[in-house]
Amino acid sequence: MTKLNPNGKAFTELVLEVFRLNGRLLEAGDRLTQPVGLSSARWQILGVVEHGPITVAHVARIMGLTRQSVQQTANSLEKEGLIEFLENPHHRRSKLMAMTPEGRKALDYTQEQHAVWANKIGEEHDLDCLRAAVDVLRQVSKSLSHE
Amino acid sequence: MTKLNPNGKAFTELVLEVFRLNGRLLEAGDRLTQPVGLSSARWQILGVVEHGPITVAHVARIMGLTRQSVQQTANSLEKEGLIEFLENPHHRRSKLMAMTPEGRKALDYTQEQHAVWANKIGEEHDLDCLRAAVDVLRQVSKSLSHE
DNA sequence: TCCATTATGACAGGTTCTTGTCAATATGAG
DNA sequence: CTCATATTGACAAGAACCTGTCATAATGGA
Repeated sequence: MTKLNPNGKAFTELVLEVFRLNGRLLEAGDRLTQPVGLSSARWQILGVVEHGPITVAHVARIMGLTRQSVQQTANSLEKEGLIEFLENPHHRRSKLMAMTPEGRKALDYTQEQHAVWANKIGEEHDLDCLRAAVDVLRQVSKSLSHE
Repeated sequence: MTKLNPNGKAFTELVLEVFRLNGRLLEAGDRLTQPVGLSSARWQILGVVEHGPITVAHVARIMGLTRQSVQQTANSLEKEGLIEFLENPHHRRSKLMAMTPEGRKALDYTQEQHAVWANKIGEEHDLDCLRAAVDVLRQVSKSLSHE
């Protein structure tokens, strides 16, 4: 029977905290976005599309999700007029997602709400500690990506 | 238009990293548990039940999930014989989840796999950094719980 | 050019978690 | 004891992810 060593134990605690925090963050995100008919998932995609027309598959790669998952959300965003699919000169089937004025408006609202919220929560914590934690999470993420 | 200050920006980056890491961890957990018919979600519940008979609602509170979500998973675990519902002397409707020998066997396997994996990943990172990150995540979680 | 490989969207089906509702069961104040 | 309130399990519906499969479209080597 293998036992957890100190590092293994600390990593395990990190895992549990990530799960718990993830839940709380999704909840907060949904609350932030709900007034304009968004949600955490839809907001994240809109936040990528904001930087310029991009394909579904590309967004999936950036966000670490599956193509199909992003496709579903994208289709739903299009149906509600928050994004539109533009012809892609480089690929006939793979259309480019682009923001519509309505999408822009919804995202503007959400980003404003987010900034207020993030500043408030951020100020409750030490800047260096926050940054150090981000670094650790990035390193761990990297560890997991090529295991 | 409110702008993100340094703390707000650092917190936002933390949020994005938590989302990304959460995905990777679920993936790893599913891989670990799949050989014995478990999954990340089922494993987590079994891991709580391991410490003694406990009600569905209590587990939900511990894990930060909804009652209904835990209930569904618990019902499915019972159907497959990994847990059983014992009569609760303190509450007629709220039965106590308890591990069966089969549940014990599945959990033993998974915990062994987990220990090997967690030790391996843990050793790729500095112990103090891991612990500091856990602390930050706990603090942030706490910030969010009473906002 | 031809063809194997890869990338993509569409579709089907499944898991996990969510919200909302309901009836049954504690619990506690008066 | 009584009754409002809180807790609980069951059930339904939906969101957001997943895997697998398929046909179509792009790509790159022979």
